[in-house]
Amino acid sequence: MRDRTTPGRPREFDDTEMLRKIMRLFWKNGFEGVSLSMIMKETELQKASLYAAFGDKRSMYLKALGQYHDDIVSAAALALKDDTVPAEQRIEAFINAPLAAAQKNDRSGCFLCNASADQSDLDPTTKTQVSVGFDLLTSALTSALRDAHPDLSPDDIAARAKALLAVYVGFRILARSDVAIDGLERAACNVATWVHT
Amino acid sequence: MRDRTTPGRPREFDDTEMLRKIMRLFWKNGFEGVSLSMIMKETELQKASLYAAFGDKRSMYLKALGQYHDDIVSAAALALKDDTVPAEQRIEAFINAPLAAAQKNDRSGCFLCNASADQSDLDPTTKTQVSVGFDLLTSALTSALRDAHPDLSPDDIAARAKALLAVYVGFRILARSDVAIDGLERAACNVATWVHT
DNA sequence: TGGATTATAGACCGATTGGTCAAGAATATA
DNA sequence: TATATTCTTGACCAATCGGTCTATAATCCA
Repeated sequence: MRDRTTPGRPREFDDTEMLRKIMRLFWKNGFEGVSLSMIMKETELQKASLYAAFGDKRSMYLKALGQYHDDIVSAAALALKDDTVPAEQRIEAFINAPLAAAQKNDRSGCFLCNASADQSDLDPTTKTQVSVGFDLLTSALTSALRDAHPDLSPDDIAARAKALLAVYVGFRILARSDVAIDGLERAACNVATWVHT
Repeated sequence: MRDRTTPGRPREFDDTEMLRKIMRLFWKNGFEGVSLSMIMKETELQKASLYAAFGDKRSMYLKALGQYHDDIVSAAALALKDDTVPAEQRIEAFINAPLAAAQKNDRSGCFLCNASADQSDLDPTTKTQVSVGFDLLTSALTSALRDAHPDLSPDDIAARAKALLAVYVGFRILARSDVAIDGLERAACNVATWVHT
Protein backbone atom coordinates (compact mmCIF):
# COMPACT_ATOMS: atom_id res chain seq x y z
CA MET A 1 0.00 0.00 0.00
CA ARG A 2 1.02 3.60 -0.35
CA ASP A 3 1.60 6.24 2.27
CA ARG A 4 -1.56 6.49 4.29
CA THR A 5 -1.19 10.17 5.19
CA THR A 6 -2.04 11.22 1.62
CA PRO A 7 -5.22 13.23 1.19
CA GLY A 8 -8.04 11.98 -1.02
CA ARG A 9 -9.57 8.59 -1.53
CA PRO A 10 -7.09 5.80 -0.76
CA ARG A 11 -6.05 3.37 -3.49
CA GLU A 12 -7.87 0.07 -3.15
CA PHE A 13 -5.05 -2.11 -4.46
CA ASP A 14 -1.39 -2.75 -3.88
CA ASP A 15 0.72 -1.29 -6.66
CA THR A 16 3.45 -3.91 -6.47
CA GLU A 17 1.03 -6.79 -6.41
CA MET A 18 -0.72 -5.48 -9.54
CA LEU A 19 2.63 -4.80 -11.20
CA ARG A 20 3.54 -8.44 -10.66
CA LYS A 21 0.38 -9.53 -12.43
CA ILE A 22 1.11 -7.17 -15.30
CA MET A 23 4.69 -8.44 -15.34
CA ARG A 24 3.56 -12.02 -15.85
CA LEU A 25 1.38 -10.99 -18.76
CA PHE A 26 4.12 -9.10 -20.61
CA TRP A 27 6.65 -11.78 -19.70
CA LYS A 28 4.59 -14.46 -21.34
CA ASN A 29 3.06 -12.56 -24.26
CA GLY A 30 5.44 -9.75 -25.14
CA PHE A 31 4.57 -6.08 -25.47
CA GLU A 32 2.22 -6.18 -28.43
CA GLY A 33 0.79 -9.49 -27.31
CA VAL A 34 -0.82 -7.87 -24.27
CA SER A 35 -3.87 -5.64 -24.54
CA LEU A 36 -5.31 -3.26 -22.00
CA SER A 37 -8.35 -5.50 -21.70
CA MET A 38 -6.10 -8.43 -20.75
CA ILE A 39 -4.50 -6.29 -18.07
CA MET A 40 -7.91 -5.20 -16.82
CA LYS A 41 -9.06 -8.80 -16.59
CA GLU A 42 -5.91 -9.98 -14.85
CA THR A 43 -5.74 -7.15 -12.33
CA GLU A 44 -9.50 -6.71 -12.00
CA LEU A 45 -8.93 -2.98 -12.23
CA GLN A 46 -10.58 -0.41 -14.43
CA LYS A 47 -8.68 1.17 -17.25
CA ALA A 48 -8.64 4.62 -15.66
CA SER A 49 -7.21 3.24 -12.42
CA LEU A 50 -4.43 1.54 -14.32
CA TYR A 51 -3.59 4.70 -16.21
CA ALA A 52 -3.66 6.77 -13.05
CA ALA A 53 -1.37 4.38 -11.24
CA PHE A 54 1.09 3.33 -13.92
CA GLY A 55 0.73 5.59 -16.96
CA ASP A 56 0.23 4.36 -20.49
CA LYS A 57 0.89 0.89 -21.84
CA ARG A 58 4.54 1.52 -22.54
CA SER A 59 5.30 2.64 -19.02
CA MET A 60 3.30 -0.28 -17.65
CA TYR A 61 5.65 -2.48 -19.63
CA LEU A 62 8.73 -0.69 -18.37
CA LYS A 63 7.51 -0.77 -14.79
CA ALA A 64 6.79 -4.48 -15.18
CA LEU A 65 10.33 -4.96 -16.44
CA GLY A 66 11.55 -3.02 -13.42
CA GLN A 67 9.57 -5.31 -11.15
CA TYR A 68 11.21 -8.30 -12.81
CA HIS A 69 14.56 -6.73 -12.13
CA ASP A 70 13.74 -6.21 -8.47
CA ASP A 71 12.14 -9.60 -7.94
CA ILE A 72 14.04 -12.02 -10.15
CA VAL A 73 17.25 -10.58 -11.54
CA SER A 74 18.37 -9.16 -8.22
CA ALA A 75 17.74 -12.47 -6.48
CA ALA A 76 19.74 -14.34 -9.09
CA ALA A 77 22.59 -11.86 -8.73
CA LEU A 78 22.53 -12.20 -4.95
CA ALA A 79 22.61 -15.98 -5.20
CA LEU A 80 25.63 -15.74 -7.49
CA LYS A 81 27.43 -13.60 -4.93
CA ASP A 82 26.45 -15.66 -1.88
CA ASP A 83 29.83 -16.75 -0.58
CA THR A 84 28.41 -19.28 1.85
CA VAL A 85 28.11 -21.53 -1.20
CA PRO A 86 31.09 -22.77 -3.24
CA ALA A 87 31.56 -20.50 -6.25
CA GLU A 88 31.42 -23.24 -8.84
CA GLN A 89 28.23 -24.57 -7.34
CA ARG A 90 26.66 -21.10 -7.55
CA ILE A 91 27.52 -20.82 -11.23
CA GLU A 92 26.24 -24.28 -12.00
CA ALA A 93 22.98 -23.51 -10.28
CA PHE A 94 22.63 -20.36 -12.35
CA ILE A 95 23.28 -22.18 -15.61
CA ASN A 96 20.97 -25.02 -14.65
CA ALA A 97 18.08 -22.78 -13.61
CA PRO A 98 16.67 -22.52 -17.16
CA LEU A 99 16.67 -26.31 -17.53
CA ALA A 100 15.21 -26.89 -14.09
CA ALA A 101 12.36 -24.54 -14.96
CA ALA A 102 11.78 -26.27 -18.29
CA GLN A 103 11.66 -29.64 -16.58
CA LYS A 104 8.88 -28.36 -14.40
CA ASN A 105 7.15 -27.48 -17.66
CA ASP A 106 7.65 -23.80 -16.98
CA ARG A 107 8.40 -22.49 -20.45
CA SER A 108 7.95 -18.82 -19.68
CA GLY A 109 11.69 -18.33 -19.96
CA CYS A 110 13.33 -15.13 -18.80
CA PHE A 111 11.53 -11.80 -19.14
CA LEU A 112 14.85 -10.05 -19.69
CA CYS A 113 15.71 -12.36 -22.60
CA ASN A 114 12.23 -12.16 -24.06
CA ALA A 115 12.22 -8.38 -23.81
CA SER A 116 15.60 -8.22 -25.50
CA ALA A 117 14.30 -10.26 -28.41
CA ASP A 118 10.94 -8.51 -28.47
CA GLN A 119 11.47 -4.83 -27.82
CA SER A 120 15.14 -3.90 -27.49
CA ASP A 121 15.50 -3.11 -31.15
CA LEU A 122 12.27 -1.12 -31.17
CA ASP A 123 12.28 0.91 -27.97
CA PRO A 124 15.50 2.51 -26.68
CA THR A 125 14.26 2.78 -23.09
CA THR A 126 13.54 -0.94 -23.01
CA LYS A 127 16.95 -1.54 -24.48
CA THR A 128 18.79 0.31 -21.74
CA GLN A 129 16.66 -1.28 -19.05
CA VAL A 130 17.41 -4.73 -20.45
CA SER A 131 21.09 -3.85 -20.62
CA VAL A 132 21.07 -2.88 -16.96
CA GLY A 133 19.68 -6.30 -16.10
CA PHE A 134 22.26 -8.11 -18.18
CA ASP A 135 25.00 -5.97 -16.69
CA LEU A 136 23.93 -6.93 -13.18
CA LEU A 137 24.05 -10.60 -14.07
CA THR A 138 27.42 -10.13 -15.73
CA SER A 139 28.91 -8.51 -12.66
CA ALA A 140 27.47 -11.21 -10.42
CA LEU A 141 28.92 -13.90 -12.67
CA THR A 142 32.21 -12.03 -12.62
CA SER A 143 32.39 -12.05 -8.87
CA ALA A 144 31.51 -15.74 -8.71
CA LEU A 145 34.19 -16.54 -11.27
CA ARG A 146 36.71 -14.49 -9.33
CA ASP A 147 35.96 -16.59 -6.27
CA ALA A 148 36.34 -19.79 -8.27
CA HIS A 149 39.54 -18.78 -10.06
CA PRO A 150 41.49 -16.16 -8.11
CA ASP A 151 44.45 -16.82 -10.39
CA LEU A 152 42.81 -15.72 -13.63
CA SER A 153 43.29 -12.25 -15.09
CA PRO A 154 40.40 -9.77 -14.93
CA ASP A 155 40.14 -9.90 -18.72
CA ASP A 156 39.80 -13.65 -18.67
CA ILE A 157 37.22 -13.43 -15.94
CA ALA A 158 35.23 -10.85 -17.87
CA ALA A 159 35.31 -12.90 -21.04
CA ARG A 160 34.16 -16.02 -19.22
CA ALA A 161 31.38 -14.14 -17.50
CA LYS A 162 29.98 -12.93 -20.80
CA ALA A 163 30.31 -16.39 -22.31
CA LEU A 164 28.42 -17.91 -19.39
CA LEU A 165 25.75 -15.24 -19.66
CA ALA A 166 25.37 -16.14 -23.34
CA VAL A 167 24.93 -19.79 -22.41
CA TYR A 168 22.32 -18.84 -19.83
CA VAL A 169 20.39 -16.69 -22.29
CA GLY A 170 20.69 -19.34 -24.98
CA PHE A 171 19.29 -21.98 -22.66
CA ARG A 172 16.40 -19.72 -21.75
CA ILE A 173 15.51 -19.19 -25.38
CA LEU A 174 16.09 -22.77 -26.47
CA ALA A 175 14.04 -24.12 -23.60
CA ARG A 176 11.05 -22.21 -24.99
CA SER A 177 10.90 -24.39 -28.07
CA ASP A 178 13.34 -27.23 -27.60
CA VAL A 179 11.46 -30.23 -26.31
CA ALA A 180 14.63 -32.25 -25.70
CA ILE A 181 15.68 -30.84 -22.36
CA ASP A 182 17.95 -33.76 -21.59
CA GLY A 183 20.08 -32.79 -24.57
CA LEU A 184 20.54 -29.37 -23.04
CA GLU A 185 21.38 -30.96 -19.72
CA ARG A 186 24.35 -32.75 -21.12
CA ALA A 187 25.36 -29.44 -22.66
CA ALA A 188 25.18 -27.87 -19.22
CA CYS A 189 27.52 -30.55 -17.85
CA ASN A 190 29.86 -29.69 -20.66
CA VAL A 191 29.77 -26.03 -19.77
CA ALA A 192 30.41 -26.99 -16.17
CA THR A 193 33.74 -28.53 -17.14
CA TRP A 194 34.62 -25.23 -18.80
CA VAL A 195 33.92 -23.51 -15.54
CA HIS A 196 36.08 -25.84 -13.52
CA THR A 197 39.25 -25.32 -15.52
CA MET B 1 6.57 -16.51 -60.85
CA ARG B 2 4.26 -19.48 -60.88
CA ASP B 3 3.50 -22.09 -63.52
CA ARG B 4 2.39 -20.25 -66.63
CA THR B 5 0.06 -22.97 -67.96
CA THR B 6 -2.49 -22.24 -65.22
CA PRO B 7 -5.82 -20.86 -66.38
CA GLY B 8 -7.05 -17.51 -65.14
CA ARG B 9 -5.37 -14.20 -64.62
CA PRO B 10 -1.67 -14.60 -63.83
CA ARG B 11 -0.29 -13.42 -60.53
CA GLU B 12 1.50 -10.11 -60.86
CA PHE B 13 4.11 -10.71 -58.18
CA ASP B 14 6.68 -13.27 -57.18
CA ASP B 15 5.59 -15.22 -54.13
CA THR B 16 9.07 -15.79 -52.77
CA GLU B 17 10.09 -12.20 -53.20
CA MET B 18 7.03 -11.01 -51.27
CA LEU B 19 7.56 -13.67 -48.64
CA ARG B 20 11.05 -12.29 -48.07
CA LYS B 21 9.63 -8.82 -47.46
CA ILE B 22 7.08 -10.24 -45.04
CA MET B 23 9.85 -12.25 -43.39
CA ARG B 24 11.87 -9.12 -42.69
CA LEU B 25 8.87 -7.47 -41.06
CA PHE B 26 8.09 -10.35 -38.70
CA TRP B 27 11.79 -10.89 -38.05
CA LYS B 28 12.22 -7.35 -36.84
CA ASN B 29 8.87 -6.72 -35.15
CA GLY B 30 7.54 -10.08 -34.00
CA PHE B 31 4.13 -11.56 -34.73
CA GLU B 32 1.90 -9.07 -32.93
CA GLY B 33 4.18 -6.20 -33.85
CA VAL B 34 3.26 -6.52 -37.53
CA SER B 35 -0.12 -5.44 -38.89
CA LEU B 36 -1.72 -6.27 -42.19
CA SER B 37 -1.41 -2.64 -43.19
CA MET B 38 2.36 -2.82 -42.62
CA ILE B 39 2.53 -5.87 -44.84
CA MET B 40 0.42 -4.14 -47.49
CA LYS B 41 2.73 -1.15 -47.44
CA GLU B 42 5.90 -3.24 -47.60
CA THR B 43 4.72 -5.55 -50.36
CA GLU B 44 2.60 -2.97 -52.19
CA LEU B 45 -0.11 -5.60 -52.45
CA GLN B 46 -3.77 -5.43 -51.58
CA LYS B 47 -5.08 -7.30 -48.59
CA ALA B 48 -7.14 -9.75 -50.63
CA SER B 49 -4.15 -10.66 -52.80
CA LEU B 50 -2.12 -11.40 -49.70
CA TYR B 51 -4.84 -13.59 -48.26
CA ALA B 52 -5.31 -15.42 -51.54
CA ALA B 53 -1.61 -16.10 -51.87
CA PHE B 54 -0.54 -16.84 -48.30
CA GLY B 55 -3.63 -17.30 -46.11
CA ASP B 56 -4.26 -15.46 -42.88
CA LYS B 57 -1.74 -13.61 -40.74
CA ARG B 58 -0.66 -16.68 -38.83
CA SER B 59 0.18 -18.65 -41.95
CA MET B 60 1.96 -15.62 -43.39
CA TYR B 61 4.11 -15.73 -40.27
CA LEU B 62 4.75 -19.44 -40.58
CA LYS B 63 5.55 -19.15 -44.28
CA ALA B 64 7.91 -16.27 -43.49
CA LEU B 65 9.60 -18.47 -40.90
CA GLY B 66 9.86 -21.20 -43.52
CA GLN B 67 11.49 -18.74 -45.91
CA TYR B 68 14.01 -17.87 -43.21
CA HIS B 69 14.75 -21.54 -42.82
CA ASP B 70 15.33 -21.94 -46.55
CA ASP B 71 17.35 -18.76 -46.99
CA ILE B 72 19.33 -18.33 -43.81
CA VAL B 73 19.33 -21.39 -41.58
CA SER B 74 20.06 -23.77 -44.43
CA ALA B 75 22.95 -21.63 -45.61
CA ALA B 76 24.43 -21.53 -42.11
CA ALA B 77 24.10 -25.30 -41.83
CA LEU B 78 25.77 -25.79 -45.19
CA ALA B 79 28.65 -23.53 -44.20
CA LEU B 80 29.12 -25.54 -41.01
CA LYS B 81 29.36 -28.73 -43.06
CA ASP B 82 31.61 -27.33 -45.78
CA ASP B 83 34.69 -29.54 -45.44
CA THR B 84 36.83 -27.38 -47.69
CA VAL B 85 37.26 -25.19 -44.63
CA PRO B 86 38.94 -26.34 -41.39
CA ALA B 87 36.29 -27.50 -38.94
CA GLU B 88 37.34 -25.22 -36.12
CA GLN B 89 37.31 -22.24 -38.43
CA ARG B 90 33.75 -23.10 -39.51
CA ILE B 91 32.58 -23.20 -35.92
CA GLU B 92 34.30 -19.95 -35.05
CA ALA B 93 32.71 -18.23 -38.00
CA PHE B 94 29.30 -19.48 -36.88
CA ILE B 95 29.80 -18.24 -33.33
CA ASN B 96 31.18 -14.92 -34.53
CA ALA B 97 28.38 -14.23 -37.00
CA PRO B 98 26.11 -12.62 -34.39
CA LEU B 99 28.88 -10.26 -33.33
CA ALA B 100 29.92 -9.44 -36.87
CA ALA B 101 26.32 -8.50 -37.64
CA ALA B 102 26.08 -6.35 -34.52
CA GLN B 103 29.27 -4.54 -35.45
CA LYS B 104 27.69 -3.59 -38.73
CA ASN B 105 24.89 -2.16 -36.61
CA ASP B 106 22.57 -4.91 -37.76
CA ARG B 107 20.60 -5.60 -34.62
CA SER B 108 17.84 -7.63 -36.18
CA GLY B 109 19.29 -10.77 -34.60
CA CYS B 110 18.09 -14.20 -35.66
CA PHE B 111 14.48 -14.76 -36.68
CA LEU B 112 14.59 -18.26 -35.25
CA CYS B 113 15.72 -16.95 -31.86
CA ASN B 114 13.24 -14.09 -31.90
CA ALA B 115 10.41 -16.42 -32.85
CA SER B 116 11.35 -18.79 -30.08
CA ALA B 117 11.17 -15.99 -27.54
CA ASP B 118 8.09 -14.43 -29.10
CA GLN B 119 5.76 -17.20 -30.20
CA SER B 120 7.02 -20.65 -29.28
CA ASP B 121 5.21 -20.70 -26.00
CA LEU B 122 2.03 -19.37 -27.59
CA ASP B 123 1.67 -21.23 -30.86
CA PRO B 124 2.56 -24.94 -31.10
CA THR B 125 3.09 -24.85 -34.86
CA THR B 126 5.63 -22.08 -34.51
CA LYS B 127 7.27 -24.07 -31.75
CA THR B 128 7.81 -27.15 -33.89
CA GLN B 129 8.98 -25.06 -36.82
CA VAL B 130 11.51 -23.30 -34.62
CA SER B 131 12.61 -26.64 -33.22
CA VAL B 132 13.25 -27.92 -36.72
CA GLY B 133 15.53 -24.96 -37.37
CA PHE B 134 17.44 -25.44 -34.15
CA ASP B 135 17.74 -29.16 -34.87
CA LEU B 136 19.28 -28.45 -38.24
CA LEU B 137 21.83 -26.13 -36.69
CA THR B 138 22.55 -28.70 -33.99
CA SER B 139 23.24 -31.44 -36.50
CA ALA B 140 25.44 -29.13 -38.55
CA LEU B 141 27.40 -28.18 -35.44
CA THR B 142 27.65 -31.85 -34.58
CA SER B 143 29.20 -32.73 -37.90
CA ALA B 144 31.67 -29.84 -37.66
CA LEU B 145 32.65 -30.92 -34.16
CA ARG B 146 33.09 -34.48 -35.33
CA ASP B 147 35.50 -33.24 -37.97
CA ALA B 148 37.40 -31.20 -35.41
CA HIS B 149 37.57 -33.92 -32.74
CA PRO B 150 37.29 -37.42 -34.27
CA ASP B 151 38.44 -38.85 -30.96
CA LEU B 152 35.51 -37.60 -28.87
CA SER B 153 32.52 -39.79 -28.03
CA PRO B 154 29.20 -39.08 -29.80
CA ASP B 155 27.71 -38.07 -26.44
CA ASP B 156 30.46 -35.54 -25.89
CA ILE B 157 30.01 -34.21 -29.40
CA ALA B 158 26.26 -33.87 -28.92
CA ALA B 159 26.69 -32.06 -25.61
CA ARG B 160 29.19 -29.65 -27.10
CA ALA B 161 26.99 -28.98 -30.10
CA LYS B 162 24.08 -27.99 -27.87
CA ALA B 163 26.34 -25.84 -25.72
CA LEU B 164 27.67 -24.04 -28.78
CA LEU B 165 24.15 -23.54 -30.08
CA ALA B 166 23.24 -21.99 -26.74
CA VAL B 167 26.20 -19.61 -27.03
CA TYR B 168 25.11 -18.68 -30.55
CA VAL B 169 21.54 -18.01 -29.48
CA GLY B 170 22.70 -16.11 -26.42
CA PHE B 171 24.92 -13.88 -28.55
CA ARG B 172 22.04 -13.20 -30.91
CA ILE B 173 19.79 -12.13 -28.08
CA LEU B 174 22.43 -10.19 -26.17
CA ALA B 175 23.51 -8.34 -29.27
CA ARG B 176 19.99 -6.93 -29.55
CA SER B 177 20.42 -4.89 -26.39
CA ASP B 178 24.03 -5.15 -25.34
CA VAL B 179 25.90 -2.15 -26.64
CA ALA B 180 29.29 -3.48 -25.56
CA ILE B 181 29.99 -5.80 -28.46
CA ASP B 182 33.72 -5.93 -27.71
CA GLY B 183 32.91 -7.58 -24.39
CA LEU B 184 31.10 -10.30 -26.27
CA GLU B 185 34.02 -10.64 -28.64
CA ARG B 186 36.38 -11.58 -25.87
CA ALA B 187 33.75 -14.04 -24.75
CA ALA B 188 33.77 -15.53 -28.22
CA CYS B 189 37.55 -15.98 -28.03
CA ASN B 190 37.00 -17.76 -24.76
CA VAL B 191 34.49 -20.09 -26.33
CA ALA B 192 36.94 -20.70 -29.14
CA THR B 193 39.45 -22.14 -26.70
CA TRP B 194 36.74 -24.51 -25.49
CA VAL B 195 36.26 -25.65 -29.04
CA HIS B 196 39.93 -26.30 -29.57
CA THR B 197 40.40 -28.67 -26.65
C1' DT C 1 -18.98 19.57 8.98
C1' DG C 2 -17.07 21.34 4.68
C1' DG C 3 -13.93 21.86 1.10
C1' DA C 4 -9.82 19.87 -1.12
C1' DT C 5 -8.01 15.93 -3.03
C1' DT C 6 -7.64 11.44 -4.97
C1' DA C 7 -9.67 6.94 -6.74
C1' DT C 8 -13.20 4.27 -8.95
C1' DA C 9 -16.66 2.91 -12.35
C1' DG C 10 -17.99 2.82 -16.85
C1' DA C 11 -19.49 5.28 -20.86
C1' DC C 12 -17.26 7.09 -24.69
C1' DC C 13 -13.76 8.28 -28.44
C1' DG C 14 -11.50 7.93 -33.09
C1' DA C 15 -8.34 4.85 -35.10
C1' DT C 16 -6.92 0.48 -36.32
C1' DT C 17 -7.26 -4.44 -36.16
C1' DG C 18 -7.73 -8.98 -38.96
C1' DG C 19 -10.66 -10.48 -42.38
C1' DT C 20 -14.44 -10.66 -46.28
C1' DC C 21 -16.94 -9.49 -50.41
C1' DA C 22 -18.43 -7.97 -54.94
C1' DA C 23 -17.07 -6.21 -59.20
C1' DG C 24 -13.98 -5.92 -62.84
C1' DA C 25 -9.61 -7.20 -65.29
C1' DA C 26 -6.55 -10.60 -67.34
C1' DT C 27 -5.45 -14.95 -68.80
C1' DA C 28 -6.21 -20.20 -70.73
C1' DT C 29 -8.96 -23.32 -73.17
C1' DA C 30 -12.57 -24.62 -76.21
C1' DT D 1 -15.23 -15.34 -79.74
C1' DA D 2 -17.26 -17.30 -75.55
C1' DT D 3 -16.54 -19.23 -71.17
C1' DA D 4 -14.20 -20.73 -67.20
C1' DT D 5 -10.76 -19.54 -64.05
C1' DT D 6 -7.79 -16.69 -61.44
C1' DC D 7 -6.23 -12.33 -59.76
C1' DT D 8 -6.64 -7.28 -58.31
C1' DT D 9 -8.97 -3.47 -56.49
C1' DG D 10 -11.21 -1.06 -53.01
C1' DA D 11 -15.17 -0.77 -50.29
C1' DC D 12 -16.87 -2.79 -46.30
C1' DC D 13 -17.34 -5.32 -41.75
C1' DA D 14 -17.62 -6.10 -36.66
C1' DA D 15 -14.40 -6.17 -33.04
C1' DT D 16 -10.85 -4.44 -30.64
C1' DC D 17 -7.17 -1.22 -29.93
C1' DG D 18 -5.05 2.43 -26.62
C1' DG D 19 -6.64 6.24 -24.33
C1' DT D 20 -9.87 10.03 -22.21
C1' DC D 21 -13.68 12.02 -19.67
C1' DT D 22 -17.35 12.66 -16.43
C1' DA D 23 -19.69 11.55 -12.46
C1' DT D 24 -19.45 9.64 -8.05
C1' DA D 25 -17.24 7.73 -3.92
C1' DA D 26 -13.93 7.86 -0.29
C1' DT D 27 -10.55 9.89 2.30
C1' DC D 28 -7.59 13.94 4.71
C1' DC D 29 -7.20 18.43 6.77
C1' DA D 30 -9.17 22.51 8.58
